[in-house]
Amino acid sequence: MSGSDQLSAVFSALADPTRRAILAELADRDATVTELTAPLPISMPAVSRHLKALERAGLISRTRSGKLRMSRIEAAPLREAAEWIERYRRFWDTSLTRLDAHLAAVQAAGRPTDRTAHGPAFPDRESPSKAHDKEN
Amino acid sequence: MSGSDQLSAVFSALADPTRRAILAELADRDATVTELTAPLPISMPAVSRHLKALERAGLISRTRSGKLRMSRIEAAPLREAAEWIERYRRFWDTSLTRLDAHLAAVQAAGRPTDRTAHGPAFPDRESPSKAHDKEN
DNA sequence: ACTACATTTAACGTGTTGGTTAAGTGACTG
DNA sequence: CAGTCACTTAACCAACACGTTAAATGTAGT
Repeated sequence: MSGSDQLSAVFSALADPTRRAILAELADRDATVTELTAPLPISMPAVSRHLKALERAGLISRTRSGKLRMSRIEAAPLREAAEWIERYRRFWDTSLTRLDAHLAAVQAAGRPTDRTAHGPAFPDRESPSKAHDKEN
Repeated sequence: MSGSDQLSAVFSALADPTRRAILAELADRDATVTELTAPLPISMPAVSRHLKALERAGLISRTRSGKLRMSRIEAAPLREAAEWIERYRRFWDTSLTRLDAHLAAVQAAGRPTDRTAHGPAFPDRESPSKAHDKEN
């Protein structure tokens, strides 16, 4: 998992189909480890560790109720993830075609990259450790 | 990477900050491997393999122009990812509070899970290999 | 206290990831 | 055709992910 930041932990958690299935289950209702394990093709310890990963990513919280341990979805971190991806919407959203065309023209003046469409509002520069000092 | 499906590949690709930085760079402009490597604290082979991962996830495409190899963002798969996450919006979007409250009441009738809010439209059951046959 | 149940932790095997350096490949350039 | 530039591939390593089974922990009931 290279990056240990929040966003990396979230995307990393979502990268596993079992964990996505667990989240889907928890979106429906809070559940115990046993309940979550039942429909899955893996052992309970395995599920337990998936839950730990989800918890580490902040995607679930857990409370002890007697000898049961309930998991509850905490989707706040998904907001960050959604916002990150949202910055790239212009690359797939056709409703932005008109805008794209205009901005492509603007950008084309600067360089001959040309793809008939391409926005200008570039996403955040998220430098991984070393600074992004392009344009040098 | 446990899951080898499209969504898993995409989330897995996004889980690495270096790859997110590369995508941010490519959102701005198409670039060669050398250009992408410049601002990063890692070797060119390492970048080359990050690009391979991004390509495998369908997030970039590459074309050879003479001895240069241009990478271009192909954000279509991000749409899927965004849509997947979008299904959980009700868990963080406060503008859905009113709706949540109502639906929580509806749901509360069925079970005593109760969290003052919780939607009913549960996300897709994405069964990881074994079927999700809850309610048994 | 003894037992049962729910869950976690430990120990282990195995595959993958992400980085490195060194060697290969393909396309242009003198 | 030799050299150089722009990469990619190979070989290697350390760390981690994900699964297993077996043992430990914590809570409840008898």
